[in-house]
Amino acid sequence: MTSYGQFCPVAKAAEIFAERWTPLVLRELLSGSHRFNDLHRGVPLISRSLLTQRLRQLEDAGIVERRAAARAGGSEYYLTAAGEEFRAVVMKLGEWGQRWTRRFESIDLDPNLLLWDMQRWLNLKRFPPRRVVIRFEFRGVPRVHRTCGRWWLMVEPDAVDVCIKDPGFEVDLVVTADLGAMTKLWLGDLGFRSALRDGLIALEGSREICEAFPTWLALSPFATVDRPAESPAPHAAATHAEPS
Amino acid sequence: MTSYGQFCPVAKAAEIFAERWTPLVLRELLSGSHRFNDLHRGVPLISRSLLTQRLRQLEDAGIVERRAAARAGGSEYYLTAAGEEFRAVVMKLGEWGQRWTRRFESIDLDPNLLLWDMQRWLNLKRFPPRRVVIRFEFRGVPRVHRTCGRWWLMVEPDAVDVCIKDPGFEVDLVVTADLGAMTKLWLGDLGFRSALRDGLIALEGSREICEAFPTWLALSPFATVDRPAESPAPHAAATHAEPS
DNA sequence: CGGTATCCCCCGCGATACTG
DNA sequence: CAGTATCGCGGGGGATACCG
Repeated sequence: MTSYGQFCPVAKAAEIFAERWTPLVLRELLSGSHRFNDLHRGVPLISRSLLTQRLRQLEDAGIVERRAAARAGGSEYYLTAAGEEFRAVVMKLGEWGQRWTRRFESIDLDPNLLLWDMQRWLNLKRFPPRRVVIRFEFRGVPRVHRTCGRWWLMVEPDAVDVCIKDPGFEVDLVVTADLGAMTKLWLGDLGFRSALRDGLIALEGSREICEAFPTWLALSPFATVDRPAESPAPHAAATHAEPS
Repeated sequence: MTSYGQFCPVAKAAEIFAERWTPLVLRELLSGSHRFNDLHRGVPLISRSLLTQRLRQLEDAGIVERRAAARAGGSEYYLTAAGEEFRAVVMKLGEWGQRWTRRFESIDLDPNLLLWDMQRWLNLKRFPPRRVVIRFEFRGVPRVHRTCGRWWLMVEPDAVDVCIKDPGFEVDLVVTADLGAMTKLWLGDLGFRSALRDGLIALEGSREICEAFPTWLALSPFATVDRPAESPAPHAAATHAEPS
């Protein structure tokens, strides 16, 4: 948070934005989380005290407004107009990341995070008007996250939740998948059909539910970002494309 | 540079971009600096060893390419295609900064940086085809930068330089200005005419040169960014606007 | 649940000196 | 000029315990 000693608008903005964890906290706020614990679920590796500190800094900078919670205890955190305008920066940063980073190293795979993201963007309107429970069984989960291997997504008309313990309700659908493949799917790097065909993802449930599932799932906001143009595949490809 | 442990493209990009000093180093590279010392002039408060380290990190991340310098010793640093695409991020960040930060605190005023920026964006085509020397005398310079109070801008058809010592040539124009006002002018927060009118900036030279000077000077790339709409002045203004 | 407070360690970074 | 190497410190941040 110390100054860069420059009047340049890039420098002044970077003093706020380019602090460790801050872009992720902003991403969470921009995605619609307002409660401390929800923010923390989206950025689980930040320590709670540091999250507090970052929220205070953002408040001091006029990015975040802290309000007493309407219901229950604690506070709620809202972006100000200035904070909301970081959306363009976060989006551009994410677009860059989608185009130029390798995102499927084992160290970055996190089933909790994936499900937390998924539940945020579900097409709730397409669900039947009753409780739907989906169990996920992931293969290829990094050790740190391998608590039990099963996760539940509970979708009710007015509430969604991710559980790491069996909520006890009847399961409508079991999704068995390689975590890397599921993450690629989410990020638009793998198609649903080819994942099913190659056995990377398998669905187990009524035909109706299995067919509906792909329509329930929205993909990451960055799934549709163009990938960089291939470095022109030298000779073979060009030749191959030529009429013979 | 440690991982955030998230597959999210925002997180992966932030691991690279949201490191201390990195946005400023990228800004310099994007502005067309390639030599180590030029980069350092644009980010003078970073230590040379840390600048080296950041450039290495950017190289490892595939953002920067290091080449043996064509002339003279040392290396030159060029952005790769991936690096060039950070332009959109840096621009959005700067636009945010232009709209929402206070940039004229004394701690941020820096005459060297201001002149370094100015020389970078001069309208060289509008200069007469000979050497032109401009002397700047700034008032209100923070202590740390108050080396002598005078700076020279030397413009030759094929070379521009900023000096802190008298280069010895005849001076064509003397610009006397309050440093804060000059910075505001550069950032589009103050008009040339009103600055002259109010005595914040004074020109001393031939009539021809004085009239040409404003056309030589380009402004910051962010000077034309819209300022945020005023928070609607509550009651008085509304009432005032009503037909009576 | 929604944080605070405290301790303490590590390493990011500045300072300085050195090199080709 | 364009860096590299080394040292030492300060504080950023993790771990843990505590509170309303």
